[in-house]
Amino acid sequence: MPRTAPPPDAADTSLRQQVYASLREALTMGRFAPGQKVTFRYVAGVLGVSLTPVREALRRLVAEGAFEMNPNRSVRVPLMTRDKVLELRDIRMELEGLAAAKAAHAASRAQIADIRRAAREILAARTRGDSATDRQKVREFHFAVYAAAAQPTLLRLIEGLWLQTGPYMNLLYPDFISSSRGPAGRQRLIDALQAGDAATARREMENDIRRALSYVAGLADENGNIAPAVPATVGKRRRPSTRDAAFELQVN
Amino acid sequence: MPRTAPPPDAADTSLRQQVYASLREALTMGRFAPGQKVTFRYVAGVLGVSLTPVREALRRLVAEGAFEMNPNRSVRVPLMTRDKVLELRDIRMELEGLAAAKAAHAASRAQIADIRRAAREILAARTRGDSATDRQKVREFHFAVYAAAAQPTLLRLIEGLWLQTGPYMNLLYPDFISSSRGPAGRQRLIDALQAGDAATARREMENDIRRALSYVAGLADENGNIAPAVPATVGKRRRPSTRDAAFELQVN
DNA sequence: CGAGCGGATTTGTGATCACATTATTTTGCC
DNA sequence: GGCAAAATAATGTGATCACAAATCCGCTCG
Repeated sequence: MPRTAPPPDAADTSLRQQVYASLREALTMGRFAPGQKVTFRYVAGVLGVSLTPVREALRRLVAEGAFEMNPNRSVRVPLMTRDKVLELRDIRMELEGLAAAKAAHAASRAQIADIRRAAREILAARTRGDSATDRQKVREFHFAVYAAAAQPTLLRLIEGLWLQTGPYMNLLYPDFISSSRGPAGRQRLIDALQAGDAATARREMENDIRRALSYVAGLADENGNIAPAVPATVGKRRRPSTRDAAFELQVN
Repeated sequence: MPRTAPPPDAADTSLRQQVYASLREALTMGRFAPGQKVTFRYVAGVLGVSLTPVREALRRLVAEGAFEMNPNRSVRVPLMTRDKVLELRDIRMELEGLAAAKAAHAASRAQIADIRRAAREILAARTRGDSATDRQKVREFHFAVYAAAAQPTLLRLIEGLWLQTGPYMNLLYPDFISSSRGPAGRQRLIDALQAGDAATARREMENDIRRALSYVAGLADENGNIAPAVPATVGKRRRPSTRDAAFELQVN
């Protein structure tokens, strides 16, 4: 309620946007357990806002597929299945491959430098065994490429897809990573971007996504379900209290 | 996966959903003039509901790119530019090409019959010179193919893209249509679906989209702007009254 | 005449309330 | 003691109100 005067020229400072960003961040960081129920009043209580902005933020996330809503009425973090991973894999190969191809034509020198730096930081984190930073830098690397493509609608679509696969990307660590030949692929991608070789850039990006998500799909059990990235503490039937800190949010 | 036809939101009777559907329908049918300002209270007044469901529906449409919101605060129907059309063209070629390829592997006999019927109805409408029905049937044809692909996330993404290009598809009539070799392409697509030839199905779908949207992009003026599908009655500066019937909406 | 200024109106945002529906717990009967 | 039915709590939905920022409009001054 007490809302100090917002900075004149800042970005979107609405509570709705802040709630949206908080939930998105929590999802990306895996602070929600897949299958976890999320109530409007709970989020509103944790963030200290009323139901109104929470409703709008959650509704949007449901529309984007980041949460799902049962016909009765409860918002949940979606559970992942092999079929969903394979569908997302194929879509992401198309769109992120397209973005890489566009980036090969449009990337500036400074943007390629950003991409190269991110690639170095991935290696640095990986040699330290720091998989949290590793994951973060992999994300930065990819989005540095997509930013260079300069296609706003395409970028928005890709962000939505990452929001759905993101929480399960933890599953790639550490087994998959250790067996990965990632560095060579990323180097070929960077070389292709610099040379303006769109076909190679696309192919390298597609291969990267195919390998990662095919691996995740292979983790499904006999029913096609995939275990959560961070196994939820669902031992028995814990009654979630209002202060259940399944995720930490702040509106800053 | 036995994924026949699960109605995801079939039984959603909420006002929010009805407002969303109404606005979506109005956009698809070109009842909004590109650039037109749309206020929450106006929509609420026309539909006879309060601001709450209107806000959530419009917010979602803004997130999907069907409307756009200025940093100040006014919701508008986006204006189309050559760059946007070309971006949408390339994205749609990827995603709808992918859907056609998937459909070639998954389409049932009944689904192919639906697709074939839609193709016949396009020709029937076209020989009658009935471009309204023509457009509707083209849409049905495409979405019959995408439904056969049985990829729910992919379908949702494609629907969002059609929402952005849809209002401008009127521009294809009648000049583009009369010079089109559409029937042959659709027939080859159907043959490929029946034969399970994914590569050909994809190629035919890509060609269809490339030709249509390249044509629309070519209609841009020297500034890259593309005229609205239905030229708005913006002679001078008409002050929109509360009952201004720029679009007709009803909540069922 | 035209540009700047100030008040009035418009408009999106967030909070709060009321309500219907669903979920959960308690009660009552055999 | 087990199970169904009633009572209670939880939860999403929609309407309404208050408010601040943005827009609009008429006025005055140069």
